[in-house]
Amino acid sequence: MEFIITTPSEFSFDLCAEFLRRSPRELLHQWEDGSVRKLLQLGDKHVLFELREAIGENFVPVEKGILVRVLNGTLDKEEQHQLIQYIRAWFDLDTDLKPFYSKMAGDKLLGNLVQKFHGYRIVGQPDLFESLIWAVLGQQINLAFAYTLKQRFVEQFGSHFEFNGKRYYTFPTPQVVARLTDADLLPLQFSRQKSKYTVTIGQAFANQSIVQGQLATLALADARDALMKIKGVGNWTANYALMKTFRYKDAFPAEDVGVHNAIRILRNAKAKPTVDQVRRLFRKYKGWEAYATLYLWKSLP
DNA sequence: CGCCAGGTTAGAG
DNA sequence: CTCTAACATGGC
Repeated sequence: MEFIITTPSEFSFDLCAEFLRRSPRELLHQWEDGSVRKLLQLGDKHVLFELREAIGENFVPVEKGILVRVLNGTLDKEEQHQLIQYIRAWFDLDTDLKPFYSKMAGDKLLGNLVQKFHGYRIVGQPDLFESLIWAVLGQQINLAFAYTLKQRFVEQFGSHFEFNGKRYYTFPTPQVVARLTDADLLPLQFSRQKSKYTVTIGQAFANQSIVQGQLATLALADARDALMKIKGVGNWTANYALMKTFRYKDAFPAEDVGVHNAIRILRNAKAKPTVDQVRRLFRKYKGWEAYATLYLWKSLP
């Protein structure tokens, strides 16, 4: 079965797809000649779907869209609705970027970037648990190595679904992760610190001291404080998750070395700004800190 | 080889 | 409250 999701004019499928392709070690979605594939679990059902840009004859009535194809069977009305909501959330399609773009027009740091990468959106992680674990894996190491760790983690402790001889993975569940030990994770080259944080987060979700649906109703500061009660979740990690999962537009990881380097390079400066300087600079992006962060990341080589 | 990497914590001062 | 060492190893 297939259908089309219409997209705002400030949306670039190519730029978002480029983000999804940035590591060959990613197992949670796959890129195949112009389309992205992903396995989603809707209740007990495995749904394998494929997205591509909707253009040409399959697509007359609207200007832009994403063509969605479900590869393994069909969905009922309710399931289709859930899949649409998932995709809209994944690509942040419900955010109106026009105010952001007019606010950034002429901005010293971001003015050029918002033109160059027009339509680029925060490709999210709708699952808070996955978002937090991924942030922990990325703490204080280079991104390439973080992807290596994630690949091993998902291969070992996630589940997979076979389709036409290929494996499609889902992220490990909190119940599984809560029971892991150093003996499971150190061989994957997790540091003791990452191992401990990972399991602690698994436990927080498994014992329901963190419930995504409850946090979703909170104001940014309250949600951040709740997340930071978990050992291993500092300000950077909490804000990263709030930005990628709940899409607070004013969340931003001020400690992020990528943001610091982007600012340094754009200013042609020798030294990176301090965290305080970044916070001060970001005052003028108030309300759009998450998107300012995204475009700064995008500016990095 | 040396420096840096999408940080966080515990402990010292 | 602020400052710092330790974490640990890949990537370049």
